[in-house]
Amino acid sequence: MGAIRSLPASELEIMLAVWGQEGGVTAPEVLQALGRKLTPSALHSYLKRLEEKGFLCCEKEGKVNRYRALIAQKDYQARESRTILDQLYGHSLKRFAAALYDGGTLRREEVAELRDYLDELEEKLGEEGK
Amino acid sequence: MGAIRSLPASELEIMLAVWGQEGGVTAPEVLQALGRKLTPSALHSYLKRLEEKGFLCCEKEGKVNRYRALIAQKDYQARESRTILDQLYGHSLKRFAAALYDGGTLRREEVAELRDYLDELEEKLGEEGK
DNA sequence: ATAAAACTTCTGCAAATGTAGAATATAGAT
DNA sequence: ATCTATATTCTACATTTGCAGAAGTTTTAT
Repeated sequence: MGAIRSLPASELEIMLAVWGQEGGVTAPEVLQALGRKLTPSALHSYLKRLEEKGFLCCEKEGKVNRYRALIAQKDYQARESRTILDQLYGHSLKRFAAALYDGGTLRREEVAELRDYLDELEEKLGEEGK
Repeated sequence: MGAIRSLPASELEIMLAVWGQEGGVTAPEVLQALGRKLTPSALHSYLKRLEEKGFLCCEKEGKVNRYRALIAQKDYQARESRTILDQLYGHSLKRFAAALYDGGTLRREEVAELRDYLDELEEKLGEEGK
């Protein structure tokens, strides 16, 4: 299977709406979940393209189509995060955090939260040894 | 001034080459810095578009054009990072790190490096009081 | 002065992205 | 059965992105 493609903003928006719902969604539901205006036909173009790209599958459920994610949000995120880190930050997570901090939008709780997480992580990585 | 736009991959590549060099660059230098093939004319299209978008300015220096960044790498990164975090990770830096870890590409040194940085940061944030 | 090389500009084009209109199908109400 | 509301499909189009050919300019070497 081909690698996971990077999605343009609009298509990602759609995927987030799909991921947000367990068990697949119908087009109207996506429209609902989306914060913005979009004609039903425009939405269908997106859904169709996402199918072509292997992100969704669609099956008729009586009258309506139900769309399901074929690529897990986690998998997409993991790949996307790594790409960004490599491209923009020379593979350094630290620089990513630093960029946020310099941007002035990093809040204290975020920092604390992340640090706790890293503590856990280091333990885990430690156990795996060498 | 308009907000900083998000650049497509190819244009970002060019900007990274420009940012990588102090004092501006010439087209041939960018070509050099780029790891891949690109005809000079294709490169010029990118440079032109980046000018239109307000990322670069160009001034004739004798025979050649010298391009300079108008938007600092830091500013671009800060904005881009925040956008990604907000869109994909519900504003949580921790989730970003977790996605990387789950993706299996997070190395131990990266974790350690980041943790040291956060320690510093917490001190700083602490001093600011309240 | 002239030819070769390097650089720039202009033009053009295919693919991808973002979106809508009109036509069609289907379900539910009367 | 018929109308109406809703969902779907088809087609179409403007804009953006990614790229290159050809033509013009300037520089440099001869």
